[in-house]
Amino acid sequence: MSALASADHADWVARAEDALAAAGYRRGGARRAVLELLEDQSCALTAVEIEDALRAAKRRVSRASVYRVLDELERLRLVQRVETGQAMVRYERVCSHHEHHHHLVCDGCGVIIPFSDDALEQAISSLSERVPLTVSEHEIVLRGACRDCAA
Amino acid sequence: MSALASADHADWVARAEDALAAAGYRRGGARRAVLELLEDQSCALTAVEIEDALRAAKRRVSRASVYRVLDELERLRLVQRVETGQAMVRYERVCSHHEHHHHLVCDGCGVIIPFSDDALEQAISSLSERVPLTVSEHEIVLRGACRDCAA
DNA sequence: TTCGATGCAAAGAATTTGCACGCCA
DNA sequence: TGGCGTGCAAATTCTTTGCATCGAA
Repeated sequence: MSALASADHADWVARAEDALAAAGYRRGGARRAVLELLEDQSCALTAVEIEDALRAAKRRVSRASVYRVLDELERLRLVQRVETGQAMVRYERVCSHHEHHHHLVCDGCGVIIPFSDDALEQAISSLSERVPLTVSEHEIVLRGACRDCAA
Repeated sequence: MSALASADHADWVARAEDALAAAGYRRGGARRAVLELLEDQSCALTAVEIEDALRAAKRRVSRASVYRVLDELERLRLVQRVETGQAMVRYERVCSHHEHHHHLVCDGCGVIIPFSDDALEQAISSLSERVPLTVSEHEIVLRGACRDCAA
């Protein structure tokens, strides 16, 4: 939306393509399409949603390729899985620190809302030092009823 | 382990059977077996692990029944799903407040370690008030390398 | 005796894999 | 030109459902 955000997005795609190249991957239409789609998303999508969005944009990509691309991107830490407790796994690009966020999930309608909270991040960060695990990532999901569903 | 913990467990089974009765369920061998197994667990199990544990204890229960029972218990909020980002969903009994915990997941060997942290719970609780969702539950997963896998 | 509870087997749904062809480097 | 990337379809894996039977109240 803002110039900053756009720069971030461009950085992400550039970073992704660099990482892919460094890992020995060639370019391909399916991967490019998925990258460019994820670039613009503010929150996590399922594989099927990605396939549908690409089809709607006239860039048909087979579902198998969507899964393969997501798997590659996940290994390279360019994309992360989001477990919302719904049937399907969601994926979103890994963003710069100031965009780091977590998710609210409405049990009623299934809508996913991103949020971020510094106090929470600090608690996690301090906790991570005291735990018998070298923590590389964390995921937080709050579930409940969104305003529409609570009404 | 302690008398207190045992009392908690007994409370949980009693509460579960009461809730089941109140919801109009009859008793059945499969459900009883699953309840008694979950009672003793300190952390989350998958459906397959539950089936295997029961078979090992000479209380064979079909996997379909395991899933059905877990589904009933989840609806009654006696059991909760734990999304560890691994292939299968895990389930554990919902425990009294002072036993509330979250999970560490080792990306290397897949081991699940429970933990709890008051500062974290406070951050979550305060955050829950400021969010556009009536929060009913939350789930936190820290991923990384356990001591054995980091070594 | 009446229904819910359960096991078995088949169905479903999401994801992964095998293979042949087309395109990038 | 040699492989990697991709699509298609079959295969896997976890989970759910249909149906007949068993057992609790």
